[in-house]
Amino acid sequence: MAGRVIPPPPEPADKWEVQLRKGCLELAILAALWSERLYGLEIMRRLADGSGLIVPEGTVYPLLSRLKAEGLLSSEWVEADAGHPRKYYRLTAAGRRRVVEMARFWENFSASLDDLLAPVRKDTR
Amino acid sequence: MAGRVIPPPPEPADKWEVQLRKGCLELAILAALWSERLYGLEIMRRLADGSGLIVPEGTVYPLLSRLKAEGLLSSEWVEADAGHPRKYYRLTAAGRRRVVEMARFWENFSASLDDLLAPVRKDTR
DNA sequence: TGCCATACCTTGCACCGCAAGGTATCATGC
DNA sequence: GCATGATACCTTGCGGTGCAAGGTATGGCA
Repeated sequence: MAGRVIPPPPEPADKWEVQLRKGCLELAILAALWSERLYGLEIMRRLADGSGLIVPEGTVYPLLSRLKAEGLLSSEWVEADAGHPRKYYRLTAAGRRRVVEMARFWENFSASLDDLLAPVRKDTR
Repeated sequence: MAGRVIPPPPEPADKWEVQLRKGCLELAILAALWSERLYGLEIMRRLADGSGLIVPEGTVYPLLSRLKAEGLLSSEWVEADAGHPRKYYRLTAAGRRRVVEMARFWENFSASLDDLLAPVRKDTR
């Protein structure tokens, strides 16, 4: 087919949602790894099923690499019974510390924004 | 002076905070304008005093321009009793609609992240 | 006349999400 | 065998954005 599907007109309305996720994704992924090791696609499924956070591969893999390079994650290849081998990621000690730190920051931050939104909520109910 | 102050080594640890604010800033500013018109520096003070959101000028002014260009804000110059005239911003009808929309999205999003963080919170208490 | 405070704006860099496109491995059907 | 599809990981390039730094204009004050 020659004509492309027309890259859906980048509605400026939903761009802010993309921005909102920046930074949060890092937290989300680290949090998902809190209690067990997971591999790439598994993380994506976790976030999608558990929290409705749809994160494409092109986002997850570079992010995982970066987090590993920063020493927050370690990885190990594991042969699967069938199919492609999987690269499992787990939190390092520094990673665990960071999650706790970020969780605290998130708590403050989201509380602040909630305060700012209080008047809006009040008027729209 | 010749030697610059050494641009403080961009600690990778606090970069994520910068990222987290992306998108949220737009929401924060629109929310601050929910009940009254404000001018640039006033908005910054609001966010800083009310929510600890330190937002530099280089961020606020371009953002305000963008929001105006998108039709979410309108502006008017007002002579001050003293000093430089002020440019007051107020929400347009589209802006009000957008805030409500964003507030709803924010509520879902932050709830999802809170869920993800539940195990972390449980272990660190 | 300088100087500071208030107020607004612009430039340039660095960062990051993500669509698109790519590679490797195995199972299955013909 | 050989194509096909599923699973899994990775890379490139573009566009959007925060923000440090630097700049302009106005009025008060010593």
